Amino acid sequence: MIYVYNTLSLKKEVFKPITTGKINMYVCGPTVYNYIHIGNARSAIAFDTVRRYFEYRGYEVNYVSNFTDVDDKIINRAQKEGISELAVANKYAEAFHEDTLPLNIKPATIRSRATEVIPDIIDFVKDLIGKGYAYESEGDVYFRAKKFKGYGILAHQDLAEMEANAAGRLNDDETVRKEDPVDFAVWKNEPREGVISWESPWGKGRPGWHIECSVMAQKYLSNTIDIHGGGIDLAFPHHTNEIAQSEARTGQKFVNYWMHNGFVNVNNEKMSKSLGNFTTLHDLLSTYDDPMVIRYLLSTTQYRRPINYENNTVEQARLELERIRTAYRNLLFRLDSSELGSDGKVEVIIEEQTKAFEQAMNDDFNTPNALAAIFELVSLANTYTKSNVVKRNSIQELLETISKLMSVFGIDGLDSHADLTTEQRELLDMRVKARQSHDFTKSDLLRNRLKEVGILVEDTPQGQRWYKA
RNA sequence: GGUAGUGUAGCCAAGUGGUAAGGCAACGGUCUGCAAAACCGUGAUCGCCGGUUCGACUCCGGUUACUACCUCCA
Repeated sequence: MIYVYNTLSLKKEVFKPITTGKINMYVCGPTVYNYIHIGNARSAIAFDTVRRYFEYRGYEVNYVSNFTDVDDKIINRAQKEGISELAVANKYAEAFHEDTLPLNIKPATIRSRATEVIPDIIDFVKDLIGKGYAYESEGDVYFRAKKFKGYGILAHQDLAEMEANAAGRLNDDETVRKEDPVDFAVWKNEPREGVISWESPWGKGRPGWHIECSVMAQKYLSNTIDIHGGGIDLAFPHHTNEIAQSEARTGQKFVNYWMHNGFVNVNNEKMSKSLGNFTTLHDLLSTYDDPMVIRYLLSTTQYRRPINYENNTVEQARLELERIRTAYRNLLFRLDSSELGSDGKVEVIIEEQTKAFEQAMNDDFNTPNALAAIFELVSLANTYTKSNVVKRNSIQELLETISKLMSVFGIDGLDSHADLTTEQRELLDMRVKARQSHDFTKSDLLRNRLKEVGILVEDTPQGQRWYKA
């Protein structure tokens, strides 16, 4: 049984999909007006891991996500740079793919852009108006928040409290067009020339921020979906408004399980684009050549808890991941010197730890605990590879298990072996010969030389072991 | 002010009503021609106070610190 923490109930609940064996999940994607930062990456990685674990457990996952490619920030950026909104969106949508690819984040089953579903959005808004949940006002269309029973329950906010709290801030020009300050825009009037807009029954305009997700979830998944994910800051107002719109339109429950990931903090303060204290994934990847380390780092904390990001956190993660990689590499090396057959005891521990891994993941995707199970296998691997006699099947099963479990975290490429150049190959051969004739001076020189060409060698009872630096 | 959450060894991070997983770093040792890798060993009484209990870090009350949300934000 898999337990999922539901923001709606603030509890871990037994996960039951609507359709046996299938999962429909929707995860909010980025607004493509800039490179994504580590916080955005965390969200993408967290839900990719959720997806991968479901798939590991045999579920078929339908993963839908969006790019918000039309909104104020994009329009501002486009105007500032003197290019079209589309050009801005294209640039950063492409960057998103480029940056997330090395992190081994699986592409969404469907990734749609807001601008691709404009007709659906217009239909949706028309419906809301037809049902009395929305009204037109000077070209804008607003949702009557108070008409929707239970508005705000996801954020556990009392509507009256919210109104009181927000009173001092609600003096923007939108407010005058609203029947009630708590109403939110589902369609925005756009009178300006040269700014992206679409014809609609309410004149030229563009979608409100929240509407695209409601539309896509319904269009590409169904009226009721299993899981909806995003950063915790989206619980209000974004997801709150999605619930209101979607349920107002369909009369059905929108989402069974609301999952929200915690933030990445910098010096214990939220990393955000508006605070300017962010590190973009783009920069991080270009200064740090090992994307799997980033992925690892973001797996060391349970997804709902905050992660504090500092300079040395990446380095520490690198060292930790290195332990797993080394064990994997050393297992591979022992394959050649292994005997046929199985050890028996090794298999027992593998089974135990696989179970421990699954138990941890079943518990609301407790990746730190799952990782602990992997480290138990690493310890096993390290002690086992020290044995004089090792069995081939056991080594192989260790390799397969570690690899399989790590890939739930999206961490592949544990084996840094790769093709050698002729020079590297020759140097390695020469060193083997030097050692055979006990010419340690020469062998040490060759070891240094190899290091210079990117190959690290180690000597073991089974001979010379090497790997790429 | 309201809401949600967090405070566990130098660092990261789990966990449970019965005397604290795992990892990194550090130190000592083993192995090694040297090295590397690995292995073995060494560390915390769980923000603070009080209560419940045979017993709490784990439950309850209070307190304090930090963070986030309360209509830009993953």
